[in-house]
Amino acid sequence: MRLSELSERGGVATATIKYYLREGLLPAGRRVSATQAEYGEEHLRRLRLIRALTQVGRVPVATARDVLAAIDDESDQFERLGAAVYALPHGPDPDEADPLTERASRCVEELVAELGWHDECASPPHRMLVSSVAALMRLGYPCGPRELLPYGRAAAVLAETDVALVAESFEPGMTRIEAAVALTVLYEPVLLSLRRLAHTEVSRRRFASEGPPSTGSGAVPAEGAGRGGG
Amino acid sequence: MRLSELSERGGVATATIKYYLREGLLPAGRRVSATQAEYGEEHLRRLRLIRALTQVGRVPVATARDVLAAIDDESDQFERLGAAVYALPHGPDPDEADPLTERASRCVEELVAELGWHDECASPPHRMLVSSVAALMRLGYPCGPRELLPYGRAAAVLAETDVALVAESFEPGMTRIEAAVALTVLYEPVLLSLRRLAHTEVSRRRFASEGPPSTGSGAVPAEGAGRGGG
DNA sequence: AACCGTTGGTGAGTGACACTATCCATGGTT
DNA sequence: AACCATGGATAGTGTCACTCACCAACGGTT
Repeated sequence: MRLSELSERGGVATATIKYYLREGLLPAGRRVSATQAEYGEEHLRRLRLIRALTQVGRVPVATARDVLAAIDDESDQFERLGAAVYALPHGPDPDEADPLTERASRCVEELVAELGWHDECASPPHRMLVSSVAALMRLGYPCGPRELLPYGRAAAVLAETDVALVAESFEPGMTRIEAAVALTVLYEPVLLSLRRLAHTEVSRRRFASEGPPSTGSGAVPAEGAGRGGG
Repeated sequence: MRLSELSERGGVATATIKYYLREGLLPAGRRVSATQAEYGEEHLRRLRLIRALTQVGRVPVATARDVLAAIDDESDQFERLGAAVYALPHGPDPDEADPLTERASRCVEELVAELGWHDECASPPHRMLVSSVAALMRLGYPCGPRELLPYGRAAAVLAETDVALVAESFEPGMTRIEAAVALTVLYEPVLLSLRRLAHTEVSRRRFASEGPPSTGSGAVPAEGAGRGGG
């Protein structure tokens, strides 16, 4: 197919596709003449992956390029998956000068030990965790191993199902790496939105029985909470 | 304290604080003269919350203003919490024209029913969930109720601990709303990083036993995966 | 072979965002 | 009165993710 068809089928403006081509997110089409190129189904698939990563996964374009480059890499499967996931955005690095970072770091180590994990404390996810915990500590919110443990256990359960899903649904090779990265990134908003939904559900249940607010108009007060938001 | 001290204690440039004041994220200090203002501990606390929301929670400044405005609102507790959480970023709205959105929507409804939740399908988290599921479907990745259910259950467990934590640690009132919002936002990167850490851990365990990669240099291949990333 | 609408590639421009640098009029201090 | 830091307002900066304008070449038609 030609660029315009790729644009139409992918739902992305041709100018944007050209931009992705230039930035190296999308491999060039097969040049059929000096001014025309032929794109295949794999280009469409890649284009959709780019859109999913950037629009839904909120991955910056430059980062997406690095992630996709890691997927396409020639090296070992584990290397590629690690490189791709490590290239994902992970927020600001912890501030080494801050004593809270030290406290957060010890807290995270304790948690990881309790979960029986063996992680590299220089890994991006580890540093992301440390800076998040440090931020919570700075605000005085509870975030010791006691509070973190349910999160760690939930993460372990989900990772188990994720890995099983990838292992049973995809052959080892490029599609498996791609699937692992896509599922890592695209299930993140799923998890976050489900947690927010569950917050509403749980607080509705809990506070409806504890006593409705002073408005007293309805028996299920939290259900309508924030209707005006959006 | 004066602006310069607020800047130093909060670790934020004075120019940035002035920007937050202008944008209405931070309430003005008590004017002590035409060219001087006095800031209190509550300003420092608010400043730290702003930084946590924007730096760690990746909340845009304009959105943070809306969230903080909802926290400060005079209305009912449930209204405020709902409004604040609903003001949080939640990605692009689902594309109504896309037939996949319809499929995703039904899938989400099925999941929600199975979990026994009563949610409003126009809520931002619900729409965020639908568009994420639609993106997964578009790429052909499995995301039916079967795959989503473990995520929903994990979310329910976490929401339960979150709400219990907020309810037992904070008095009803402004600090409780603030805590609920802060914990909603700031535990998100915690959860995401733990999941990524768990992915590494689980795949290390699983693939180490299934057979190490061709490099054959170590017994624990995945641990070093992507060391070069970052 | 001339015509002309379409295509692919390039470079510059746009708007949003989150600051940041500059300017200026105080105002307390000396 | 001289001085310099402070607070406030305005305009500028760098980044990001596109988006526009343009141009030469292609290729089907006449």
